[in-house]
Amino acid sequence: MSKLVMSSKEQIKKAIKASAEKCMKEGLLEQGELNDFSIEVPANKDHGDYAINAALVWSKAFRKAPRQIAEILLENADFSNTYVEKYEIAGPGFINFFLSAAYYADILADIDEKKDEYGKSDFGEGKKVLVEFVSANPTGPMHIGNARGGALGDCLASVMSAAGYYTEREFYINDAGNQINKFALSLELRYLQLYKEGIEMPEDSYHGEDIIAHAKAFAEINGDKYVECDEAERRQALVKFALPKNIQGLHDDLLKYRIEYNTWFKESTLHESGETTRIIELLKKSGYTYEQEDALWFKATEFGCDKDFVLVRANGVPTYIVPDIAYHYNKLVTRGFDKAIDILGADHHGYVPRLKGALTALGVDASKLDVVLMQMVRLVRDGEVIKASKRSGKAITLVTLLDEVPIDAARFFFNLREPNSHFDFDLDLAVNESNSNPVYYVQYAYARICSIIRNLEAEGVKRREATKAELELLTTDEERALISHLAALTDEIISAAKSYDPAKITHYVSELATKFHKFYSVCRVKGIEEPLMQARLTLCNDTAIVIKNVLSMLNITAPEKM
RNA sequence: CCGCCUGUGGCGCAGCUGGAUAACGCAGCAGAUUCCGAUUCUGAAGAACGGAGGUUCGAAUCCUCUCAGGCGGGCCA
Repeated sequence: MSKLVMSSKEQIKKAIKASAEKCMKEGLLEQGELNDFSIEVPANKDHGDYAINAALVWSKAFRKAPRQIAEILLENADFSNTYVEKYEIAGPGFINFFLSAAYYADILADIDEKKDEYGKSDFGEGKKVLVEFVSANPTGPMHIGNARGGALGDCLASVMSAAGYYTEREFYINDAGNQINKFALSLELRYLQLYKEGIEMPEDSYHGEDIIAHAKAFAEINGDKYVECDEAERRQALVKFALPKNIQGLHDDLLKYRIEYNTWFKESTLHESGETTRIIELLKKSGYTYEQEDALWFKATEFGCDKDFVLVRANGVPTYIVPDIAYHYNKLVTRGFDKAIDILGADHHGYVPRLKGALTALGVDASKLDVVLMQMVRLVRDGEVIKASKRSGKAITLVTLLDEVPIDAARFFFNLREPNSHFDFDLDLAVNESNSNPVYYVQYAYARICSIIRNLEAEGVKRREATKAELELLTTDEERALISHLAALTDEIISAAKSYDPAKITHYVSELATKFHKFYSVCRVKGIEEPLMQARLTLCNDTAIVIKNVLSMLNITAPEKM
């Protein structure tokens, strides 16, 4: 929390608590246990800058009507040395506080001083957080769900670090297991098709164009050299050829989307290092496994799951969840992250309790793993849903989306809704350059401010540091509302971090743009007396700082001209 | 059958650690803006928050049941 906002709230809380203590001591109020009360920014401006519900919360303890309690509390409270200028009892017993002009002036001075650091806090105390997101199968191009996961994960990671966590981004590459076998088979068949007749692609193979392209490229280099050889050798050669290309492709496409990872973690390294095998041993040792019909099962029901599940198949091959357990063990134990956040599609929700169960069995604190489930995205064009299907190979890929939609819009749009809600991505709206498009609305506000400052400079007016007295001239409703909103940034970031929801940030900045426009339509900056002009210039500039801070957190551009 | 998620004005949604007239955008209606960028602003209209109970001084927010939609429950991942 911004020190200033925090201290202004704390001041009031303290004063009220002190008053309650005093009243009890002097017998003005009965002795009672005092629960914590809340101090909030009321939705309605008429209710002041802050409102507290202490009298409501304490009415039981004091056995008195809330409004009476409020009255007594206020009579005995000392608000000297606070920003409180005025207060009143309202409604059922709220106490509303109105802060002095000095508070508003100090907010602006604070932003001016911190600049691009404004909004950051040490709420997270530097704890180590690993955000894993996208982690698309390297067997083909990324689809639209990955686009949402990408924007969400990347922005969430930024939010976490702004809230004071040490944050890393990670992509988990499933470069082993069944998906890869299927990939190998598909490549093989496509390759053989180039030389033989009558080779069919089975239902469960990859039918995408990209597989055909890989096979052709491979054939151009190697010719029919691998047609007659051993199957395993052929498949291995094909995978060795195509997989790195795919991984590079993922890397490049995500970079285009402005996503950079600290780590690309390969599943295969878990197998090579023996971590997967070790996990099976550790699970066996934990006593939560048993054998049945030649398979090794995990007693998931002991951990609240409704069914046990298989760890190692009867054929001796571990199921997908084993490397996943090993992977998360690696994150939390081997690498010692305090928190692992996974961004997953909602279709994985059944899998989360199993993974957590296994981690618990291994003695890992499973609450360190938080999974953000996001609902599926549907693409909408001309009011019609475009169905995406990976199998048919006709899915809308991340790349096609980004060819059509500006990156800024895509990143903003995917963070417009909380992760856990179904989302229709409106292609027409995203490319629309008008105020119905929220990204443009925000960027426009920023460009407008830059333009004001430019214009004034062209006229020889230099923005300088406004004095406190000048800043206290900002007293209109629109100015106050704008400043209050600027003051709320730090809290908003913390709240977004707590709930893993960057959508709070896009909402915040949209509202900021609205508040700025309202201010702008009422208050002139240019052509007024110099002290007020300097104050308003500071307000404009601080608004620009905040918009820019937020947009850069979302990794969206803040253009000075549009 | 069981589990998770969602259900707020015509549409899209915020609010959901319980609190004061349920916020905002779009569409639609009526206006403003000779002036710092008209991709702007103002006003009116429009919802008792899927439904039914319950807890509470107070519930869109918590509990129970119920309806509707999405997604899961494979020795697939």
